[in-house]
Order: sequence, then structure tokens, then C-alpha cells
Amino acid sequence: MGRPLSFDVDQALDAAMHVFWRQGYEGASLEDLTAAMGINRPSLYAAFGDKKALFAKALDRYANGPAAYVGQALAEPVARTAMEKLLRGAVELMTRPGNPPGCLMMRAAPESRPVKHDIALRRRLERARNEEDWPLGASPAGLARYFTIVLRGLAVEAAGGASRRNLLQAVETAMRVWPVATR
Amino acid sequence: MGRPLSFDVDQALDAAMHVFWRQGYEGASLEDLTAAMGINRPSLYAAFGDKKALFAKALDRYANGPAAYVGQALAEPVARTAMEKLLRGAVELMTRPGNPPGCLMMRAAPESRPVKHDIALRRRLERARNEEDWPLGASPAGLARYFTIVLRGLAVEAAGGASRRNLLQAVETAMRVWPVATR
DNA sequence: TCAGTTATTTACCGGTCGGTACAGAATTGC
DNA sequence: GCAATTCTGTACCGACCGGTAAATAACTGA
Repeated sequence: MGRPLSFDVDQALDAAMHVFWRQGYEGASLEDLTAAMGINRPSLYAAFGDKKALFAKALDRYANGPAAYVGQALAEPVARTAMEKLLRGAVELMTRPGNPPGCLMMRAAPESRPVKHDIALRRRLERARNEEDWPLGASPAGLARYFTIVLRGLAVEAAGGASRRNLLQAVETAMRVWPVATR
Repeated sequence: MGRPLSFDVDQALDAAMHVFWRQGYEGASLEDLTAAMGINRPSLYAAFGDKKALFAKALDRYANGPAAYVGQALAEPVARTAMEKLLRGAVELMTRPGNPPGCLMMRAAPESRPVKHDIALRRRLERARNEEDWPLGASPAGLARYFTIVLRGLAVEAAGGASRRNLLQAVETAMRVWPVATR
């Protein structure tokens, strides 16, 4: 009962996600957000809470939407293939026409950057250490840190306007760290 | 003639550099800056111009001071060694105790990120292509982009509090891209 | 028809931002 | 001593920030 919502919540959240994605948490003002969402400030606060809560919801939506490829990549049976799909998927997402360039997760407020990626990678690599063509002398934690760093770097470059083609070349180079099995 | 300056300009600029380095361009308010520099706002504006000009001067100071190792690294005769020194020097600078973590250049306002690094790297690598143990099938531009991406990633991780030890391990991994000559 | 409930609209809050007007203090040349 | 010059200190500017109070509009159930 009561007056019905005049907007679609999911659609509004999607608009907010795009604004945060393009402008970052601090760079997105409430005016930017409400304009893109097509609602007024009080409606935003009633439906989503304050700005932080809205960003958190946008992050959720991002993780389960555009960034859902991460789970698929990590589920890849061969660890090296998993890492390669992770990098390629990231580049594709970050340079997809119509989407803001770069990665929403890296645009969070400085004090609340997500770190879960790193440990997800490490777990996947620990599982693979004694199974496959493991790069000689590398540790799972070290490799995970390396790929995390490459991902961050790709995000920065993508946000700066680097082309998909160039970033994919860099991914190819980055994968040289892990020689393909020759058997 | 006239009233003499009550502060040391270089020392004040140094303080401003550190504030920008730790907090970023947008994260550093004039109050933060003047407090660290030990001067008032009008003195700052008289001596350095507006905030943007102050940041530009801080960047200059950074490039010729803490980041001067870059030139030395690129002057290294063997290209692979040059890249390795570049990465190691970056990690050392970004995790030096007493300095803010991360890289000042990556804390510029989003619209004015410097891109010169990339072309400096490419030039150095182009010069080396037919001379040394060049990684098979890699292009100078591609390698330059790769190392630039790794540098950006290192800066992000360092700013997030990653340890020197961990970052150096990642550098070691990153250099696997370029096998050492076996002759 | 008329409470009760919920959403929207407008207009505003205190706080902070980058930047500056203005008066007074400190120096120089005469 | 005195004008001219340059810097310092205080106090302020309009703009924007995130967030909200209060009145009104739209709906449901009785």
C-alpha cells in the first residue's frame, strides 16, 4: 500500500553503477547520480540509503553482472588457461564499447578498495601447484600477486583510454611468464 | 626590495609534494597543504600560483628528485637490465620508509595523467631490438606497454600498502617475460 | 469518502572546497 | 623620517558537497 515507486529500482541502480564506473566514487556527485537515475535525492535515499550504500549495491551488481566472467575464468580446469581468461576477460570488459573504460572496483573510495581478488587467485593457484605445467620456482602467492598487479595495471591503462588491441597485446606478453607445456 | 619571504620556497614545495604524494591531487585540500607548508593561503598563491600550478611544480620536483632513478635505469646498456632496474627502482621508491607509499604521478587529477613514461620505454626498447637477447616475437611497443602496465599495477598495490618484499617478488615474476640470455 | 501509508517535490541545512579583498607588517631607497 | 614595495594575517566569497525537513501527491483498505 501507499504511493507506488515511480521508477524501476534495478534500472536506477544500473544507471548509478555506470556513473560510479565512469567517474569513481568521489567523482560522482549526488546531482550526477540523481540526474542519471531520473529520480530526486530523497527517493534515492529512501530506496538505497546513503551514497556509500548505493555504491556498495552498485558493486554487487557489477560483480554479478559485467564482472561475472571472473568466476567462470577461475573455474577453468587448467590454471594457466584460467589466468589467461581472467586477463582477457578483464580487457574485454574494460574496453567494451558503450561501457565506461576501466574497472568499477578500482574506483572505490581509497579507504575501501576490495582485496578479495588477490586471495581468490591465490586459492586457485595453490590448487594447481602440483598438478600441471607449473612455472619453475614460482610460488602460488607470488604468481597471484603478479597477476593481480597486471590486472590493476590493465585497469589503469584502460581507464586512461588504452585500446583493446594494445591491452590484449600486453596480456599476451604477460602470459609469457607462464610457459605453455611442451609435452 | 619589500618585505622578505618568511619561508623557504624549496622546503615548502617539498612539503606540498609529500602531501600530494600521500593524498593525491583532489584529496589534498588547501588547508592540508598550507598546514604542511607552514604558510597561509595568500602566500601560497603568491609564490606558486593556484593549486594546479603547485601540483605541476611538485611533479617537477618529484621527477628530478625521488624519481630521478628512471633516467639512470633507462641509461643501462643492456635493455633487459634497464627494465629490471626500472621496476626494482620503482618498488624501492614506492615503499621507502618515510615516503608516502605509491607514486605521485599516478595521483594527478584524472584528466591530466602523464603518459610520457610509455614513449620513453618504447624508445629505449626500439633501440635494443636487434642488439641483444630479444624475447622472441615481442614488439618494442608491446613490451613497453607491458612494462608500463606492470609499473601502474605496482603503484596501485604499493599505495594500497603492499610490502616491498611482496612487490619485489612480483617484479621477479614479471621479468620472466624476458628470458635471460643462455649463451 | 476518508484515514493511513508511502513516494515525490521543493527548498533548505551545515560543512568544505578553491580562491581572494583588504588591512597591516616588514623591508628598501632616499 | 618617509614613500614605495612586497609579503603576511584575517576574514571572507560564491560554489558545491552529502544529506534532510516538511509539505504534497498518489495509492490501499475500510
